[in-house]
Amino acid sequence: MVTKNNLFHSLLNEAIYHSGQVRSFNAGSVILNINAYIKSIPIVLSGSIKVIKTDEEGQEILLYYIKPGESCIMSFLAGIHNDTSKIKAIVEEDAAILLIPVEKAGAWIREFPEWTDFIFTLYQKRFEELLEVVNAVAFQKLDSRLLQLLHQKASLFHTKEIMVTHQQLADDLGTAREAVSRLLKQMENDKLIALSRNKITLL
Amino acid sequence: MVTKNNLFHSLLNEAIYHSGQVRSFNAGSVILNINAYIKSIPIVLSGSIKVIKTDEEGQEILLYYIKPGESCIMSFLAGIHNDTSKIKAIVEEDAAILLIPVEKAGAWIREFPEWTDFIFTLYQKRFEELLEVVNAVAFQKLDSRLLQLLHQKASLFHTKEIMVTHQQLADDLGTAREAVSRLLKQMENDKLIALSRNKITLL
DNA sequence: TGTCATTTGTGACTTTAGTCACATACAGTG
DNA sequence: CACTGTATGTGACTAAAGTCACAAATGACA
Repeated sequence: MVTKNNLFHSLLNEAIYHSGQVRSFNAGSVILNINAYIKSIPIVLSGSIKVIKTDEEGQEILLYYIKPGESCIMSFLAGIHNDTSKIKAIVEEDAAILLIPVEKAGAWIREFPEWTDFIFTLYQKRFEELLEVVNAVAFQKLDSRLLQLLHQKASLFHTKEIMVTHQQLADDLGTAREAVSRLLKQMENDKLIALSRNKITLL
Repeated sequence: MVTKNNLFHSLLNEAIYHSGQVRSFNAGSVILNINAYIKSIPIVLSGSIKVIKTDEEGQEILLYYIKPGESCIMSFLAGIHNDTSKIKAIVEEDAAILLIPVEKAGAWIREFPEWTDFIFTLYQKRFEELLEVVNAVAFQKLDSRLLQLLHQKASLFHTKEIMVTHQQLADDLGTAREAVSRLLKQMENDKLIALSRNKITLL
């Protein structure tokens, strides 16, 4: 497991030990909301966080997951520029999160190359994930997006039995529940999945 | 105008002066292609570059423009990680571009806080622009996306007379030319624009 | 001025997904 | 077991946009 003490090496870990604070959050907790000012950068130790973009009408779409050992890059960016968040972050699985004050996160850039590399690597990953979302929404049909989402959730939860409702899937995809239900039924007929209440099993 | 010598202050400018190289590119030149390895980071001095995402079937969609004084953050990220580009960058208006070797761009992070800030600020901007693209593609209808694109181009070129074909607009939006033509006709009827061959005028 | 490549206009049709309105099924609780 | 809230299934319809197949207009230039 990722802990506060084995994320990085020596001096940086020392710094984190002195400045960071670990907190627990239950599934469903909103870690970061649209337009919120950011005072600390979260690093996920266990559990997972989902990051979504919401529009004015409350429509939402899943952007990516933050997994153990990763941070929320949007917090970092907006944080060091004293700006507001453009996204919303919700705990998906109960999570332990290491909170680091923004000032420290900014200062460490100059002190610890390892920290800088951590930030940049994460940046690149998020950037590529966002590009994937653009690609999916712009060019892929709902059925393949849905199947991909199911595989993503299966991999995140390390199980083929995904506990989720059609409505939740529809929300993640930014579409209508009926469309999801119909496609799932189709996928069941095609022997790709098995359906039951609150649960979808990948075959 | 932005030049090689007034982008940053003192020492950093000195460094850029010694390491950077200015080159000219004509409109249409491909600066960066999908899967290309990256050896230098471009900073636009004049003109503009458009960054697009293309999928396997050659479908493409406009992500954002790089304007004078800005750089291509994807190059930077992929560059310092010795990775390949996931996007394509094409010169939109004839451009003068300052090329900086990747190693330098990486090293300066430790030497010049101003450089680091430049990179992070740019990152944040691109991230937010990408979020806007996701939002537009996921939730907005083609007519408003088209109108927004026209305004974006008008502002970029500093003119209300946009020299562009319907096909080019369709490509930027990742959609079909016929759809664009029909919507433009509608917008002309609504007195929002005036149409002529290769040219659209905002009213 | 006539020719020709390119651009634009348009009808007809299909596909995909969003909307509305219910019916039905399920699981947990009293 | 009956009740009840939630989840799922489904038909019918609408809307948006993609596709196909041409027609018409435009402007460059021979």
